[in-house]
Amino acid sequence: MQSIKRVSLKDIATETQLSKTTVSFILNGKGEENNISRETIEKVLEVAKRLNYRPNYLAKSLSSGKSNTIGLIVPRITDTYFAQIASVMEMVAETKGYTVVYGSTEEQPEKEQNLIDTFLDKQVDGLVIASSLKNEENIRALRDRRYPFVLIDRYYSSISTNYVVVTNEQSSYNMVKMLLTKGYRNVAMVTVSSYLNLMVDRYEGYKRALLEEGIAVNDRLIKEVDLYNMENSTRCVIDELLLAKPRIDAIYFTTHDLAFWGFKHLRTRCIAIPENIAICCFGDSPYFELFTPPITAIPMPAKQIGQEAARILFNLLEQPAVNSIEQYVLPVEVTERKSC
Amino acid sequence: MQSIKRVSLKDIATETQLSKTTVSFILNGKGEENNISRETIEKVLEVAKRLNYRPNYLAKSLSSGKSNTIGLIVPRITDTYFAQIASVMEMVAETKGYTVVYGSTEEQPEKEQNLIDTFLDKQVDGLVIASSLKNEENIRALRDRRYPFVLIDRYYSSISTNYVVVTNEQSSYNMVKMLLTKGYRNVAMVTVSSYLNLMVDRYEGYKRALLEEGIAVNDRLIKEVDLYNMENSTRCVIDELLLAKPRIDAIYFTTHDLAFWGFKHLRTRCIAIPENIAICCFGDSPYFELFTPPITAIPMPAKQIGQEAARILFNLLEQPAVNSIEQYVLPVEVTERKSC
DNA sequence: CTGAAAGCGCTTACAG
DNA sequence: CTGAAAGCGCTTACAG
Repeated sequence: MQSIKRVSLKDIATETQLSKTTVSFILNGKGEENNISRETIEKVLEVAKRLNYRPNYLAKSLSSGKSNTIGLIVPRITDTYFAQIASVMEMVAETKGYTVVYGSTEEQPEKEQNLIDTFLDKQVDGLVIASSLKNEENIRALRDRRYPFVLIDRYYSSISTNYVVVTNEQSSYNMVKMLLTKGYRNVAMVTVSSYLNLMVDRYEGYKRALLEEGIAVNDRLIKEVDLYNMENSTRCVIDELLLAKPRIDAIYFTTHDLAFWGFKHLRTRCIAIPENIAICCFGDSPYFELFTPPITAIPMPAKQIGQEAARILFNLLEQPAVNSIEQYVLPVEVTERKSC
Repeated sequence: MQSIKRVSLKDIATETQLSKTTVSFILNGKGEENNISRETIEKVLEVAKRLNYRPNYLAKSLSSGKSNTIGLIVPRITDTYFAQIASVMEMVAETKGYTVVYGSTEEQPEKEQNLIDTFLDKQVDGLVIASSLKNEENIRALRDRRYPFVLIDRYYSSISTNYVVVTNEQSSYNMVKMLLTKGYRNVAMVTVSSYLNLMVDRYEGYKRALLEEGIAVNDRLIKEVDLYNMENSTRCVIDELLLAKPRIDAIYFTTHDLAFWGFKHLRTRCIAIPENIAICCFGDSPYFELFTPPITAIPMPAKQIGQEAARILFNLLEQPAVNSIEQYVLPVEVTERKSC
């Protein structure tokens, strides 16, 4: 594609009257350890610089078996949470001399698998995946092949892999507990399709808090939103909740998008928050602080997740021999604001 | 890295008793055009499937000279605007059989150039760049080498390249004109470091609107925020504006982040919006709609930008012969809400 | 101290 | 209808 022909190792070899081997050693900083003379080293370096030599990484990777690229697979790169993780991953990767390819799955297992396949075909060295959780078989296959990867945000309880997640059950419990302590009794929960085990965990926390307080879990107050049609689905679900008897006094949203759409709809329905209905959510957005009222939420430690995931992955890449599995569960806490 | 050895073309050749050439033709769908017999084709396909053959794209790329990868370089992938562009680019790329690598520059020209170099070394086929605009020389070099790339969001007026930007001057003018029409007279402008020509354009629009209305441009009402220290810098600048005489009655922010930090600070200063001071901004966020009051803003057509950029780039890649330069200036319009 | 040669896994012009 | 061979731009075990 580039019209100006790139200069190759061979060109430098010709120019310096040396072999490709010698040039390769020198350019890879292995001159000293191969006892190549100072003059030779300097000559090669000089010529490489003068000719503006840039190694072809495709060739390097093919012969070395390392692409120095890692892949990041997330549901949506447009979600600030995942974008932040991507950002951190990129920074860490840069310090290690890696670049990162990414792909969005839209929570669709086929897309997820396509991305995994493509990335493997491109010989990506390792993967960080926020799985749709409907791709168990393939993830298991990856693990069985001992391919280096780490799961983030979601994990398969049935597969023993590296992962970095948060305290979903406990923090969910804390959130609902807080609502109950403040006196709310009819606490609805709006969540997404329950095959995501992290959602199940958040539900379990909700349940535990209620039961501990002697409140029966009312299935009619638990609404599941369609992941692929969130805006409308949230609207419908909220309208249903508004008709519930006895009247609900709080809604706990299990993700920040749900809270966003929910807040929006409650507003158009002229529900006063928190006077009529209190709200809060798992996950956060920098913008929530500026809402009226500011939304009580559980911020996700995106940076930390990205950092840990990167750390684990690079450990794997740098010491493929080591066989330990790292499973991180990061604590997350409620940030109280004014919405409940 | 993978412990299970991948099966290669050669394995299939051995298994089927055919040459690598024949196998390669067939696997690339060139069986028919090379007059390879139906049986042979079917046999190869069957064996490839049975052995679960996956081509090594590194090798493919090295010999074909095409990596089927494009690179995206933006200031911050965490900015929803750029994340949306990234998302669209990815979708388009996928339909074309390409993957995308990305990198964030943090507006630093050195990082930008490092990313460009790395991506080129990795033989990326083309680039989409939201440049820091302090990298003129290198961008010019890219252009001179006839390397396929398209600039987004920002362009160099001094270099003739493909780009996709928005109507900065005109829309800025419209926004300020609207403020003036509503009766605001002392309109401050908060912007970022002015070497970004799109910021200059927005400033020009501001100026034109004022002058047209017979209002002199007051330099003290124009504040420049430090791009690398936005939060604090915005705070200082707002405090200065609050002391200005005559008192300002509106602030026009030239980006959505500035509006975010500005709104936040105005709130802590207990300034009523729009009663005490009206605000509005270039750029938008889905959350602005839910602020109290909702912020009047100019939404960026992120999707369209991504789509156009991708279209132009793939045209370049698919028809390298064509020499036309495409420069898109997408119109953007004010979305009136309640903040002014 | 340095080099010839094989190999990484593909593609493709050429030959028959 | 199919194959032998050169080539893409590197790395590296081996030899001297």
